[in-house]
Amino acid sequence: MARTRGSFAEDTKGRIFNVAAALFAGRGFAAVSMRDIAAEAGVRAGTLYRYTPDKNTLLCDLGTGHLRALIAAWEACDQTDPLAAFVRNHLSFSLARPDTAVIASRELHCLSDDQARAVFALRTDYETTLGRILLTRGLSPEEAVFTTRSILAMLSQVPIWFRARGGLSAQELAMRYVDMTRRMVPLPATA
Amino acid sequence: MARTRGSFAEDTKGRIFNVAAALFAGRGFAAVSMRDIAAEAGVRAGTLYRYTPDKNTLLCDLGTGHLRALIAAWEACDQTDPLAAFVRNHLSFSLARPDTAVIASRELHCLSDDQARAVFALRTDYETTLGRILLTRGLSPEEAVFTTRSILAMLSQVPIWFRARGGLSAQELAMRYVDMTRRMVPLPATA
DNA sequence: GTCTATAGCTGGATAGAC
DNA sequence: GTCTATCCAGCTATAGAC
Repeated sequence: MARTRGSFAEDTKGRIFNVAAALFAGRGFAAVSMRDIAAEAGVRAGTLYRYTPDKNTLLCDLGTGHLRALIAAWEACDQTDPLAAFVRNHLSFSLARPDTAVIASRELHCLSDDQARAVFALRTDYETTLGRILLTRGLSPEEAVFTTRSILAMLSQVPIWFRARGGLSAQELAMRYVDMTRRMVPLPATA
Repeated sequence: MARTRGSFAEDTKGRIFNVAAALFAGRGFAAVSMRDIAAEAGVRAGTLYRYTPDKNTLLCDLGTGHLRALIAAWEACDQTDPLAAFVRNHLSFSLARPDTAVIASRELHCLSDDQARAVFALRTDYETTLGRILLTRGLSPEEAVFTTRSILAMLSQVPIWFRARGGLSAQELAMRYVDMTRRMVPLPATA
């Protein structure tokens, strides 16, 4: 309980980034103003620029941060059954951080050039991970391409609509998606 | 070749709507200004307001127009094999109009309230159509919900990345998606 | 039917007080 | 570390000439 007064910079930064993620995910990057973010975070607009050089960098950091952490989570996984592990990791990670998940899948086209390249490289990395898993299950390179995109498309949509009230739990949902994904990839190589 | 001079209103309107669709799909609704649309369409900004009351209505009309035409195309289909017909119709329609397809799937969250409701109703209609097909194939209502969303998510992503150069043709791609979708829906009811 | 001109706002970002 | 105050660029939408 030290430091009940003084520097709250870390709290402020966290609050700003969380609030920005929520607003970007909800209304879209371009429709959210720095003043909106500031108001929701309980500071004034000028203060935001202590924590980010500009609005685009804020979006970029949210996107790359999410993707980096997602890839790190995957690398820390038990990958005995790679396809199932991939689906489970993607869903559990994304449902724990739905705002940045939505941003990483739907808002990054607002970035310009240099920043876009950085994020795009991460996303390609991640796609390639899934692509390789599909190849080891016997898909042709051509099939692997659109199957990878299809699986990621359907997984990325989940945080937009799923709410763990009433219906399936997140774990149950993940099981269903593992089953569905297995059926999409016809022939396991372990014959 | 009558009327090489005089009223070109219809051409202008078509050009404006096409240009707007392309820009909204490419950069996102909020990042495109009326001036951008006007410049690309070869008119001045004020002229746009002869053809739409405001920018939001323009987006709304593009979205509802796409969805209405998509549903009409479905209703005109040979529906002997409903699931395959649905997938083929969705892909061929969307790939013929990739800009409005992207708008209908990704840009409509920029609309506000009344307009959003109108579009949302159309999209729900369309989702329900697919949901019913899945129910007749023996899926439980619960499974039908997330399977519907998964199929539409993966289909809606296609116009974002697919270009008919080099690789698969649109028809070949549609065949693969029909196969993949059939595998996602485990048990045909026609036993 | 298209233009010019502009009103009226809101946006991102900065400077300097405290 | 946060605030106040502000600059100025860019936006939507309108009014009225041609």
